[in-house]
Amino acid sequence: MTTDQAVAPPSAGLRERKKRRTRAALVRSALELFTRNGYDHTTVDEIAEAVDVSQRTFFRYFANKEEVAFAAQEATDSHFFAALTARPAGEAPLAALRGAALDAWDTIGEAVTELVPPDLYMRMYSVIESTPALLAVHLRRTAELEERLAREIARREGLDIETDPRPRLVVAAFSGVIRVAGRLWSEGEDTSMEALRELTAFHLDHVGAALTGHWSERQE
Amino acid sequence: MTTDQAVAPPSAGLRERKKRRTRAALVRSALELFTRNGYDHTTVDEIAEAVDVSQRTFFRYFANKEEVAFAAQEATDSHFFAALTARPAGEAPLAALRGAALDAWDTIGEAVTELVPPDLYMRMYSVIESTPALLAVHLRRTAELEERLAREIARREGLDIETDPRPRLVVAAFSGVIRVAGRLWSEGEDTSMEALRELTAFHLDHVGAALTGHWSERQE
DNA sequence: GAGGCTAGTGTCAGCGACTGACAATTGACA
DNA sequence: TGTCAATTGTCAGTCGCTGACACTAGCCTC
Repeated sequence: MTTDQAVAPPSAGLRERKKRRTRAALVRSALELFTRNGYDHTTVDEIAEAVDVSQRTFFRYFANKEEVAFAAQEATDSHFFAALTARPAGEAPLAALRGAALDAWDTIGEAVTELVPPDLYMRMYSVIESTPALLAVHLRRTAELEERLAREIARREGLDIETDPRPRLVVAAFSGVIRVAGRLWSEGEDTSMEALRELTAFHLDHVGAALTGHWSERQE
Repeated sequence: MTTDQAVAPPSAGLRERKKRRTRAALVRSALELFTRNGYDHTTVDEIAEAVDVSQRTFFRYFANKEEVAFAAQEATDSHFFAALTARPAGEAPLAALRGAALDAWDTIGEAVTELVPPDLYMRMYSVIESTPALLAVHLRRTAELEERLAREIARREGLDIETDPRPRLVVAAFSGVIRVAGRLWSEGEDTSMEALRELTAFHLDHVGAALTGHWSERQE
């Protein structure tokens, strides 16, 4: 088994299909157990047993227990990145990021559904935010995505990311905002996709103002 | 043993002093081993043995292996937070954060030295940034600090953090910038405190411009 | 300053995440 | 059909971490 968790070429050999099925089954069982019993109270043995493979096989598909928890996020991350590369070249950096985020929310459902039911994805998001070990990994993964985004922004603007700090700066500010929105969403009542989309748009529209000057009565 | 890792009341009983010495010795030995051999290649047994206590005792001082790695950061974090609360009330949010960051760099040396030699602190920072498991925890800790900062900003401005997103927004953008600066520093040649201070100031002065409009020749 | 109290430590047993090694199975392909 | 290589299971072992229990050593009282 190599690094072939990418999209599925229609069918390929029996071996390939079997591997994909096993992997998908592991992801689904894992997320179900995580959301039902909690991440910490789920052992790798349980996950493996639910799919009827050995623990050793589990670790041949996933480097560690955390990795299976992020299998679905992985899909949406690359979805968002792709949305950015698809934005018109003329757009300003922050506008492009904003556009990509909103585009992504519109089409993310399909991208996820192939792997797990959407509601499972949603519930898993809450588990991640409320499990310290997973939250930590989530933040690291986000940082890695940010790096890719910054490089893409630099490319769009024809800048050298090693010498010009601005690409990383916008991305850092941008995703700080995204995180705030995501957190409010996962803590709030309305856990629908639409709610998340709206929260994101709303907060992005207020960064500029929030960064300058005083807030009390006067300015802004 | 309770939660008494705070500052040292001059001497207290023998018991107290002994505990503090053990704790400090564990931190120092741990950081030395981490920076010399790497975090992953250092076992808790080795750390405990270096201080001549049992592994079980190590885990009575630190909840886990990660915690000892962040003992020094803990000191600087609260140092920075204190610097923020000391800023004049009239200052605008971003200005106060900027001021606190620069104030903190000026006096952070002393705060750290009591625990470990400064160069060990510096080298440990690099280890954290380059060790995935530690980087993840670092980011989570940072997120927690951000939450405290946001609450303090809200307090200064007399806002309700539950309903007004702006405190979290500035802090998110602000610390995104800090992180970019910190990373460039830990990757760069000049690993001095001054270099970090300068990088921080420089980047903070450029967020505003970076967030608005296009960058190429034209505007800005 | 002897004796009791209790905080702090060591030892031991055990769980769960993870890994290397090796043998058994099973697609793939000539 | 037989060979080759990819997948998998089994086993043994390391490391992080925890509960239980016994022991030691400061501390405090009489």
